[in-house]
Amino acid sequence: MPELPEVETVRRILNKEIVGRKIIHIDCYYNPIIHEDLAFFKRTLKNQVIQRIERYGKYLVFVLNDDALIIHLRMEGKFYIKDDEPKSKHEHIIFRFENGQSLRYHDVRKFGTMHLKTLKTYRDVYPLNTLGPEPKDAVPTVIYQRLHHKKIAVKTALLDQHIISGLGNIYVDETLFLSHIKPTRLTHQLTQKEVERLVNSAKKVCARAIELGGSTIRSYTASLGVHGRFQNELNVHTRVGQPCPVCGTLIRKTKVGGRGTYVCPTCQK
DNA sequence: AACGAAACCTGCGCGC
DNA sequence: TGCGCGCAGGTTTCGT
Repeated sequence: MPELPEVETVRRILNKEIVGRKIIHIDCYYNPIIHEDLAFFKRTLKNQVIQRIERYGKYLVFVLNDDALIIHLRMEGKFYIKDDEPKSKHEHIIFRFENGQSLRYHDVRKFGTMHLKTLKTYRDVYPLNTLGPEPKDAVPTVIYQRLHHKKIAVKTALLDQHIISGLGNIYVDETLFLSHIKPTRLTHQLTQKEVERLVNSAKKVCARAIELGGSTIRSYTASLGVHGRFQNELNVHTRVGQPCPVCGTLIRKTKVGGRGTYVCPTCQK
């Protein structure tokens, strides 16, 4: 479920629901999600209070008393807040709070990751120090420079979190559509104007998607914060065979950089 | 430097 | 009903 708008939606809900909670116990049923040694992880987090939740690109950060827990949901990571109930099949990590509630990390494919860093350094070390600016902070001339020195499909570049962070397969397709640029165009031959269109479109798409609580296209299971409505406003993504909302040409599905890619062959040049 | 494929996992829908 | 394949909102790694 997670691109920037979905992660931001989760962040806002967690910020309301679990700030001020003290972690008194952690259960882990699948170790590889946690980057650190499990005993160290549990010992470090125990008795810390959640101060606030931040987000950088697609990463969530639980800011605690002394440390920061940096979480990536990858494809299917979700959070649930529950009372004292037995663990369900795909819950892999349970943070238990003083008030009897617990935060459950649920992930069918087990791709998610958690890194523990100190408060002093977490922004300056892996993984957060590798991220490019997110769309709202991106400066078109800077992005232009980065793209100009590369020769890859523009879709691949927009998916690269080191260049610009937060966009995934849905929002890249929508950004390219709004920019009238086809996904296979090579980065080194994009003009300044086109890159400006890309950055502005990405900002617009993300802002609107956040307003609507993100998109829910595949996993329609009720989860924390994810009953988004932006899927109703998608122009191309998932719309194969349907008419382009601008020109009526049928939307095509192709493959770019190994990813399913939706495009209007008339609007995007 | 750039590309594709594979890796990490599970579940679903499809054709046979 | 069962099996095999391809697909899925992500990222890293490895070979060419």
